[in-house]
Amino acid sequence: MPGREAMTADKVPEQHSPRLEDQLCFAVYQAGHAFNRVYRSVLAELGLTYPQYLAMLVLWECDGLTVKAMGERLMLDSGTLTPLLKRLEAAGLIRRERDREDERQVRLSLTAQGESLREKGRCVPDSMARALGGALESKGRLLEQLNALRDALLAAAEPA
Amino acid sequence: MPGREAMTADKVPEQHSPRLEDQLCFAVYQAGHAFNRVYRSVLAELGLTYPQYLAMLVLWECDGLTVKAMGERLMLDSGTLTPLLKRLEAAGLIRRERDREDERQVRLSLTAQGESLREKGRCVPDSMARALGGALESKGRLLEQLNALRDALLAAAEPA
DNA sequence: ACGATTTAGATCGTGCACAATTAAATTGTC
DNA sequence: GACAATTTAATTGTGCACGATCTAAATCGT
Repeated sequence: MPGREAMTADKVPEQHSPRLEDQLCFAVYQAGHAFNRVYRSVLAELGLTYPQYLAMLVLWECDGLTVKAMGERLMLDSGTLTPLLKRLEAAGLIRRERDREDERQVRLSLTAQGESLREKGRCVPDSMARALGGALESKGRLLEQLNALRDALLAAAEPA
Repeated sequence: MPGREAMTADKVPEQHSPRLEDQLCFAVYQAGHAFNRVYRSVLAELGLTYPQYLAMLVLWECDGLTVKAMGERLMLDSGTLTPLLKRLEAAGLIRRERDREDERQVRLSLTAQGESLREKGRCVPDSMARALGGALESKGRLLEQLNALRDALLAAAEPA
């Protein structure tokens, strides 16, 4: 903890820019990176990245949905999802096929391999819980606050 | 809110994969995206991205530091910082020069333009606070929890 | 029926994040 | 003083995120 104590008067703090440590955005940013780092090693065994894992979670939860539906669930657009889904397809985990009813949409479905990966994926939450250990006092409350934060930001972001 | 009520017995939930909404990682992930979105519009006026803004914050706080020092402050490696810093240099905001004492290091310093951007940047925290509105009950507590979360994850991540 | 609008995805360009590798300078040790 | 080990950045390659633009299909209005 460098330079925290003894705010002597020689360094006048009036003109200071906001300190990194005091900012929520930075805390969220770093927590996100930290999660990513842990997930990287946990998911390496499954051959997935974290966003790919999220996509598989959605698909395990609801097979046969469209790209748009997945995009809404994950709040990602087609510019992000299309290449990600192509990689999952190339890995043999999912199929992407145009809906015959409405050819605008692309339906996503699990292959047998994608199904079976689900079993291997079951231990992931346990691994993460173990990584977190007892560091969290109240996960539920933290979750609520983060979601409130997200909603407030999104509301401010799109005045459209 | 699709399919939340009436968990009837026909769909046995025993085999469910973890729900997205219940996961801390997802909440952090989405809050991060939301922050980014708001910052994008707030920072557009300064011509900065959020990570670039962070780098400028660090530099405003401590001019003349090395790439390594900034990397430690932001927890980013040179693979991320080098191109980012080159963009800031190309924008005329900073200088990157090898330390004459130790030619391995690159010292970062503000140009006059980078200094003056500081003034324009002062309103950024206000804009963000306005975007957040009163959505937050206790910022301090949330900050603590996020930092605890980060530290626990990092501790688990690098057993090295 | 048919032109205008809307919708779903794909594509392209920019920028961040990180692992792995490389190169150069410095330090420690003999 | 020579040389191995370490330190510091840069480079390369892969993948995510998103704005902007494009194409094709479906839908709407008259």
